[in-house]
Amino acid sequence: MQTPGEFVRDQVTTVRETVDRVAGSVVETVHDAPSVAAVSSQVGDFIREQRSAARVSLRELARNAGVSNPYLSQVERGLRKPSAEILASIARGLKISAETLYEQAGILDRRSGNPDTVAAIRSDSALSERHKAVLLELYETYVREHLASSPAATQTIPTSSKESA
Amino acid sequence: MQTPGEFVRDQVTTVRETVDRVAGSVVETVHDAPSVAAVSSQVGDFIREQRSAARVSLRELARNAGVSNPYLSQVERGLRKPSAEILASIARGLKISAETLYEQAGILDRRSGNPDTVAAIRSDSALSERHKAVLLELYETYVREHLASSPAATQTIPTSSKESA
DNA sequence: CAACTCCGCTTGCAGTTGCTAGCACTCCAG
DNA sequence: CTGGAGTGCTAGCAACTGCAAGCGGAGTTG
Repeated sequence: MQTPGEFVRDQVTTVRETVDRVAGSVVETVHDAPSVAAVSSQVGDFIREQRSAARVSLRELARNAGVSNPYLSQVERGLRKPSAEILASIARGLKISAETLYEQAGILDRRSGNPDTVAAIRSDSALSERHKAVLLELYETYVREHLASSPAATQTIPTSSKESA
Repeated sequence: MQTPGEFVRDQVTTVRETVDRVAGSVVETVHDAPSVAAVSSQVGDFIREQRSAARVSLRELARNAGVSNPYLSQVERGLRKPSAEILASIARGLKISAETLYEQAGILDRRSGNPDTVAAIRSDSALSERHKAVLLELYETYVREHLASSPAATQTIPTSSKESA
C-alpha cells in the first residue's frame, strides 16, 4: 500500500521517463532529417570554395554582397539557412549567377546540359554566326585560363576537347 | 578587309567592353527591381489566379501543397512573403513548375535563349563559376540583340525549336 | 611596447515566417 | 429549426533570419 507521497513520486518518475522517451524520438527524428542540414552545409561549403578561389576575405565578400559578415560566416559553416534574396546577394558579391547558389541550396533543380558546350553554342539558332564565333572564342579563352589555373583538371578537359573536334 | 582572326580579336575586345557594361547594368537592374511588397502581391495574385483557374479552394490547395491554409491566404493577399521552399510546395500543389513561382516572386530571372545552351554552359566543368556567369550574361545580350535585329527571326526560332524536339 | 587594422567568430535582439486555435459566414440535410 | 461541412480569415506564438555590437587573435607600424 503506497502513501500519497510515494504515489506522487512514482507518477513524477513515470512522467520523466515518458518525457525522456519522447525527447529521444525527437532526437531520432532530427537525425532522420540531415538532408536539410546537409543542404545548408553544401551551399555554405560551396560559397566558401568560391570565396577562397577568388582570394577574398569573408569580410570583403560580405561587404561586396551587402550582408553582415557574421551572418555570412554562419551561412558558410551551415549554421543558418539563407533566403533566396541573401543567396542572390552573395552570388552578386562572388560575381557568379544566383542560379548556381540556388542549385547548391537545393531550391532549384539542376538542368543537365549538353556535355559539349561548343556544340550547343554552334547549334543554337538564337544566335547569329558572328556572335557564335565570339562566344566560342571567349569560351576557349576561359577554358585555357581554367587549365592554367588548375593543372589537376588537365586530364579530363583535353579529352573532352578532342571528342568535340 | 579584316581576316577572320582579326575580326574575332576585335570582337573579343568588344566582348570585354560589353561584359564590363553588362556588369554595370546588372547593378542598375537591381535598383530597378520592383519593390518587395509589390512582388509579394504579384506572386500572391498569380497563385490566386492559378488556384482559381484550377477551381480549387484555398484549403484544398493548402492541403495539397502541405502548407497551412491561413498562411496560404496571407500569401495570396500579399501579407506574407513566402520562402522558396514554401513557393516550391505551393507550385507542387498547383501542379506547375517552381521556377514559375520563383519568377513571379522575383527571385529568379527569366532566361532568354535556348535552355539547352544555358544548361550546357552551367554544367561545363571546364569553366569557373565566374566565367560561366560572364558567358551567360553575354549569351543573353546576344540573344536579345538577335531578336531585336531580325524580328522576322522571332517567328522562325520557335518553329526551329519544335523541329528539334 | 602600444595602437591600429584586419581577420573570423559569438551573442543578443528585432523583425519575419509559418503554424495552430479559433472565428464568422454560407450552404445543405434531417 | 439545428447540426455539420465547407469557406476564407484573424490573432497569438514559437522558431527562424539577418543584423549590430563586440570578442580574441594575427600582423603591421612607430
